[in-house]
Amino acid sequence: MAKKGSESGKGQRREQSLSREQIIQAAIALLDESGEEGLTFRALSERLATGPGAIYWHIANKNDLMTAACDELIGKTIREASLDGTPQENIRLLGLAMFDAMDAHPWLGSALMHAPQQSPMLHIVERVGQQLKAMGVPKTKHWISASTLLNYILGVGGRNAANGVYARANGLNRTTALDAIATAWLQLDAGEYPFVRSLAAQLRMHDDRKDFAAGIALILKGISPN
Amino acid sequence: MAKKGSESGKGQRREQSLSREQIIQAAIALLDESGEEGLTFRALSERLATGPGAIYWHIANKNDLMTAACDELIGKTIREASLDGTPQENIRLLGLAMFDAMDAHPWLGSALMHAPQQSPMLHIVERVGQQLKAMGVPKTKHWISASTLLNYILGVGGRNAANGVYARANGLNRTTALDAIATAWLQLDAGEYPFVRSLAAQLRMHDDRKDFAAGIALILKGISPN
DNA sequence: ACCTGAACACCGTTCAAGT
DNA sequence: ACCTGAACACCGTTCAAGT
Repeated sequence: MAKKGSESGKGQRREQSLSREQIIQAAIALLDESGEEGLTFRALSERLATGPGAIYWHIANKNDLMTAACDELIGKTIREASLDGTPQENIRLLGLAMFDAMDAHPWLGSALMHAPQQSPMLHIVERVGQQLKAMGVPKTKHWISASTLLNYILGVGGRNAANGVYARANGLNRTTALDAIATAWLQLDAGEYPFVRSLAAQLRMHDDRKDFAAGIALILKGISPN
Repeated sequence: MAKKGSESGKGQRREQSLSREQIIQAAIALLDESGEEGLTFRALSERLATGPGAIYWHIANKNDLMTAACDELIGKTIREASLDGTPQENIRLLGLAMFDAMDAHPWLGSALMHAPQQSPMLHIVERVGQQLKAMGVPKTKHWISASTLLNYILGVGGRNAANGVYARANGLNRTTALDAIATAWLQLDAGEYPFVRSLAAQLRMHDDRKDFAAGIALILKGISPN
């Protein structure tokens, strides 16, 4: 809520001129605090103690800003992911690292979904692909194996992001949100929705991270030739 | 571009008062023609020869409108999907029906992604789940099997939607868009991106629909116990 | 070279006023 | 009961003008 005085919320280091990196970091912080809708050129420029127009000197547009923010986080995630295990383990760990990043930054899954063929995705494909090769997946199956894994990872990320937005908008924490959904499921017509109703108990107890890992394992099992 | 005269673009049947169903159909038509960004309360009300406020008498807000539009299409897709084959075939056909719906309405994948726990999704889960049961998947694996399939389907839909938005925004058709991406991939550093580069040729030739079906098959293989 | 901030062309949504 | 359309509180982006 700082106006434009001599100090504002965060870094307060404007002894130098604005930099692209500085803007990206502020954008990530803002996204983490207030979600996708919270990132505004006005809010961002206020935090940087400048005007909205200034940002456009360093960043082409909002899309560019989102891609840069994704790139920053995905790059870090991939760089830090371990490569010490078997290819299967490495893929599992890379997936979990992606999951953790999307969990810590709930806007990330949705943003990756909307920035299809851009550099963040290429990093992930490359990493996954090299492990598939090491697994001995034949060349003819590289494409389908990589894209199935990718689409699954992005699907989970996107859905987690949507759930997060929903919970935030309704001021719910995870437990109360899941309770509300489970209750709604149990009120469905028993003849029409037997399967969904039978899942309500699991919904309450499930662990997103474990389920994600189990899904990856299941796909890897489908990929391996035996 | 009709102003507010005695006729406008489409239906021209306003002998009766506005109905919720009418609004939803107009919204779907508008979304099909001009994408997510094309659906505006102003554009929609113009097409319905009324004012933006009128829509709010029948629809709670834009989110409600999007969910209703999804519900309409998903309901139809599921109702029409065949159930004559083996469970595996039925899941494959349901998946393909979903793919075709998301392909014909490129905004659908993205909208489903953003409306997580709402009725359109429940329809899909229920249908998939009943087939999993029929496949003999043990109860303990219902949750993970259903959610893996769901996340994959949504992931593909969301990514196709994003690709469509990208192509539309740049005025590209599918072939030229793929060519541009393949060219970009081939210009990547050979040491850093060997896998992505090796995929460039496949990118040009690939068939989204076949790949989708192959991904479903791969996951089903991972699900089945043997 | 870089920043300022008013201005433009939009949004979704509300609400008094009409019929 | 249902519609009208101006008004409100926002957006992303541009651009003359400043330093």
